[in-house]
Amino acid sequence: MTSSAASGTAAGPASSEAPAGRRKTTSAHVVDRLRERILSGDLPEGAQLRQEKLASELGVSRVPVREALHQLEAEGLVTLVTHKGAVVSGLSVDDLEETYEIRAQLEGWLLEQAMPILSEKDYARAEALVAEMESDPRDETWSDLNWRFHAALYAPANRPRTLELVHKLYRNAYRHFPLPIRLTGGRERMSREHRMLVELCRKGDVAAAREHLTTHILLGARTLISRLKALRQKEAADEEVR
Amino acid sequence: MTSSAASGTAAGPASSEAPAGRRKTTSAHVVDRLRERILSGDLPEGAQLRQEKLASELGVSRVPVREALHQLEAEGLVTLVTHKGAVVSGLSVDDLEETYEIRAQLEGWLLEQAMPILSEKDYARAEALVAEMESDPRDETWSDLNWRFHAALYAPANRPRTLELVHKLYRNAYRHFPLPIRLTGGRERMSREHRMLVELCRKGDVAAAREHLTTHILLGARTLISRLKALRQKEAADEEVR
DNA sequence: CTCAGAATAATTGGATTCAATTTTTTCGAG
DNA sequence: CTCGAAAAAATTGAATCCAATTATTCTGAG
Repeated sequence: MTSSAASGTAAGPASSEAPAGRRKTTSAHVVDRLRERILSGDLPEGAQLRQEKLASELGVSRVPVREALHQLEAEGLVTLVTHKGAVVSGLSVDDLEETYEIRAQLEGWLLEQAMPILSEKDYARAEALVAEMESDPRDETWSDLNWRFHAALYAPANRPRTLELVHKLYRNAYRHFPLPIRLTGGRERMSREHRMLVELCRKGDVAAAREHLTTHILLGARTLISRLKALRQKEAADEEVR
Repeated sequence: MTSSAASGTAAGPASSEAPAGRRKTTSAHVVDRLRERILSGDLPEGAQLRQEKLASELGVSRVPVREALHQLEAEGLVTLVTHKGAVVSGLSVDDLEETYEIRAQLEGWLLEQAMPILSEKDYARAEALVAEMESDPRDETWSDLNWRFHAALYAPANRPRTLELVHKLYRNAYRHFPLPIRLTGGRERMSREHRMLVELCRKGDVAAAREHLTTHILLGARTLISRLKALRQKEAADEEVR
């Protein structure tokens, strides 16, 4: 049954498991899988996470599942209620607003730190990502490309922990917006603002670039959130009727 | 022997347990206890956390202990290595520097947001805390009072998640400084800077207050970290001799 | 037919048990 | 005496089993 983990004892990295030689623990595997499914929206906000179901789906016992759930709770992805179970955590509108405010602060600072070090190679890389976003119509990949664009401009700041923190906030907020209301303002506006940002970086105008970035983040957030509010009110109204 | 836990699950809240009627899960209890011991320095950086030992100390089985360890790992307090065990996590000098930089950014922003709303009541409260810090000679309470002083000035900003994040960073960094090198620059300097900060807030000079706060944080961090570096080099040298 | 309450099932929390891996100790060759 | 390999002990990882709690179904009185 769980032999997939047990059999991988010897030096047999033949199949598709473990790209690095590092053998993973079952519980870590469950964490990765669950995090993936939650962040991708496959397990939407509010979904019940039954231990037995998850365990059988992954072919493991409930023990590593529970350890995973505890870890994900600390990461803020699930909420654990005593004797009632785990659900994929939601985020209130206030929390979402705050998340974007934090992002605006930290990303503004990251950009400020990175700007003096940014080179033509970085600009080219960023613009290539903008082009990729323009050519790829899929909504699912957009989020990742968007992050990589931002990260490309922050990376030279050499603040790995901050970058990781911001990335976590980014992914954790994004999943709460249903597909229909993502990409508010349209892809064109996004591209325009992204190209403008690179341009300001090229010019070396730190203050203008930071200002542009923070408004880019906060305005985008405001639009997204107002639409989310509308959607939730509509859902509440539908609920009323039902 | 541990069977006493099985039958006698009497979570006797006779003493000081569970102020609210809400009964806690064993694993949550272990998390709280361990977190407490780690943040207080009772379990110092690098200490091995043996599951059996912790379990017997707390009178529980290893299962809740392991769940707790996973949770604390996600919180960044312990490091889990497969088949080798858990250790209280350390923080590199770079990580510490970055932590303080993040704090400087977020706390500066919190203060900015709070300042227009701050009232005389808040100033009085902050100054009372400064006075308490001046009169209380114990080093152990200083950290908590210091945080409460800062938080008093941030609270009106009404950003609970940000405040929580900053608090977490604060506690998580502080524990890595051994007692001898805490309170660098002396308590007098701290008091002076704190009083100055309140004064600037009273004046309503947002820019000056923010600037003063960030330098207060960053300069303090620089001093602390340089002393930590010296201490670690000294320790390394002693190790060499041994 | 509806609703309160008991009986039952489903689900979580925790302890015990077993397997796999690492660390320590033992023992022998050089 | 030192070094290295093998055996033993200690420790972690995970599965199964049991207890406690919550959700659901059944039943009967009104």
